[in-house]
Amino acid sequence: MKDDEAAQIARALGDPNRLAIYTQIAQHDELFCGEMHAKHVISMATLSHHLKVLADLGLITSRKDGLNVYYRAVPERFTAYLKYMAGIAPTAKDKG
Amino acid sequence: MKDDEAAQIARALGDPNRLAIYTQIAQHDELFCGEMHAKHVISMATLSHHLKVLADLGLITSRKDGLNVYYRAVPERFTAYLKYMAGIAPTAKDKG
DNA sequence: TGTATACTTAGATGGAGATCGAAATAGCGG
DNA sequence: CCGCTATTTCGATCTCCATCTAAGTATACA
Repeated sequence: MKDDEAAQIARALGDPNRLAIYTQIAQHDELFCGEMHAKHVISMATLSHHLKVLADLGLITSRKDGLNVYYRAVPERFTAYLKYMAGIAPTAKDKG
Repeated sequence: MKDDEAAQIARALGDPNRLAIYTQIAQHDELFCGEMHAKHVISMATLSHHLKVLADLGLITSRKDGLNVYYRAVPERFTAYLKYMAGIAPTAKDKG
């Protein structure tokens, strides 16, 4: 992973709503917008916007089934970010 | 670590310059502003601003010695962030 | 074909923050 | 005390983005 990719992911997860949304997706197998919307005090438009940001960064994927769009986390992408971050601070790894 | 703390740290590291600055500090034992400034194409004022953001979040500490202010990473804080992040996505941990 | 539902896109707005130059502060050497 | 250097703070600007409402798109169902 490149520096700017990591920064982009960090920035994406730096929005409290977006972090909450990603967390919610990561902790479930699959969720559709309606389910997520019920848990957050933002409009569907804003939710959709956040989902697009996460999807563009490869942190989640979507699948349309009928009227619903189901979202799923991409853990490999997330761990790649964590590994990059762990790698930039050698001492942090040592002192773990 | 709380949700909003993690989000704040993520946001802080989401700025490319700030991530670069933190990386630089983390990979050295100690650095003073002048050394850092030489490596980044931003003004001292902006550098100082970023350092303050990182310090306010506990990611770095500073120590004044004569004219110079030396900065040092706080790896415990950084790893706490990484652990929080690893914890929000159970599947990510499983699939490593 | 028409209507309801689920989500996305468009357009606008308000606020946050990244940035700079310049002024202020702090410590050193004379 | 005075000038020099290192860093921070101030004040301003300007871009980015989180958010909304409203309109658009797609799918289901009658």
